Amino acid sequence: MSTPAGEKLIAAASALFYRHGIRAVGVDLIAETAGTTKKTLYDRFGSKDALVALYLERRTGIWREFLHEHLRGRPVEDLFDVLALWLREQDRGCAFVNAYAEIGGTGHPAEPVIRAEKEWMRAYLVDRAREEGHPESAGVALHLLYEGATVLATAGGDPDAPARAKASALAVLYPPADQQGERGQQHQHDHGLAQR
Amino acid sequence: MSTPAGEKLIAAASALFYRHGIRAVGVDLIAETAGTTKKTLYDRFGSKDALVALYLERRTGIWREFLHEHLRGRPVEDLFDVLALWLREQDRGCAFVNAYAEIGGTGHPAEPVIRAEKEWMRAYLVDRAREEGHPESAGVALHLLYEGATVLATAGGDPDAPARAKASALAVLYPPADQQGERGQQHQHDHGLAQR
DNA sequence: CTGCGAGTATACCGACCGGTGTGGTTACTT
DNA sequence: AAGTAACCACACCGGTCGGTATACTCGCAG
Repeated sequence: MSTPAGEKLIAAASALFYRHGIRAVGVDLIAETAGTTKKTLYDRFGSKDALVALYLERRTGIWREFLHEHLRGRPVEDLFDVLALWLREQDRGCAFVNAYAEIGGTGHPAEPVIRAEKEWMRAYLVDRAREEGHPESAGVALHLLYEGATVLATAGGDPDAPARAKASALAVLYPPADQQGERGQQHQHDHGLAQR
Repeated sequence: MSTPAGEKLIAAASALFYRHGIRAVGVDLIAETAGTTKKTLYDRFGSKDALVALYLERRTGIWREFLHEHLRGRPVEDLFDVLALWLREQDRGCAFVNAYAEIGGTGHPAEPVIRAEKEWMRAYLVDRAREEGHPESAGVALHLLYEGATVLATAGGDPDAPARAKASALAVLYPPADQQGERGQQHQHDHGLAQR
């Protein structure tokens, strides 16, 4: 937690950065939106770049909390239902992908935050998948489908992308054992065919 | 084709937009890099926004040509090898995703170009998959994995993402009947086996 | 010969960029 | 009583933003 004015600045900056992009939002606008002054912004954070890094750090926390809360007690493939729910409000897609589009390869202090978020998500999905008896490759596939669904739902303009991704995920997690659609359905952790 | 000076401007703008982003590149820099003047830029294109749209339109053509050339006569799952090859030079990822991050939701003239590219790719993969005996759902899965691999290879910093995506794609396209060796298994796709 | 399209060079515009400096007002410690 | 952290109001800085204006040269087609 920061000071009250600091928190207002982070909140304003987060909303503006996410909606309009980083370079499109000036520090004057951030300060004005937050109801404070540019001076306070620089006293608290030192630079716009530092504020950008903080914006992304805060956002990882919010997403992880959302994910944990909504995926608790549900099979890992429901990730895509959670994603659809998230994207209903977060209609500008992945803040990290968007930020990388603007600052990638520049040595910006927020770059490691972006990379860490992707790595965390990969590890999380691999773990979750393994807990439910799926091989590591399944977790990796989930991660790829998750990123793909996010991109196609936003830049691609396809709101059904998460649903399509879930269908693909089910095909990977529960391979259709030749005929008998009976086998490939959801829930049930204990899948005998999960080896290694 | 445009006039000579116009082409030089498009070339300069394309390189700069892709590497540094759209908002990060000013028209002065574009004109200077192209060895022409700002006046010529506005005489030819009318606005920076129009130049941005043209940049993306040109890029769709270059990618499709690259894709057709390298995927000709190969199974559709080799898409990911082509992607890996493409990303070796295009290390800033998908220009359309990056552009959408900056201009998405603003009514920018380049927005339909972005959406069209994603739609074209989806249709292309569904068609290619179908030609090789795979269901439509397989083409959709390929599209999702393709986008996911691009994101994870760039923002995620994982250069092996396309290879991982190919492994996932193989699991979708050729459901493991006996399932074995999940790690370093490739090649041998003598896919004479066409299933519904 | 003339008109015109394409191009160059340069100056200019108001607005905004990230960032700093000065000065003053609260409110809580020590 | 003095210090200090937090904050506001406002002015200022050099530089860049997208875009425009003026004036000129060149090659070519009528």
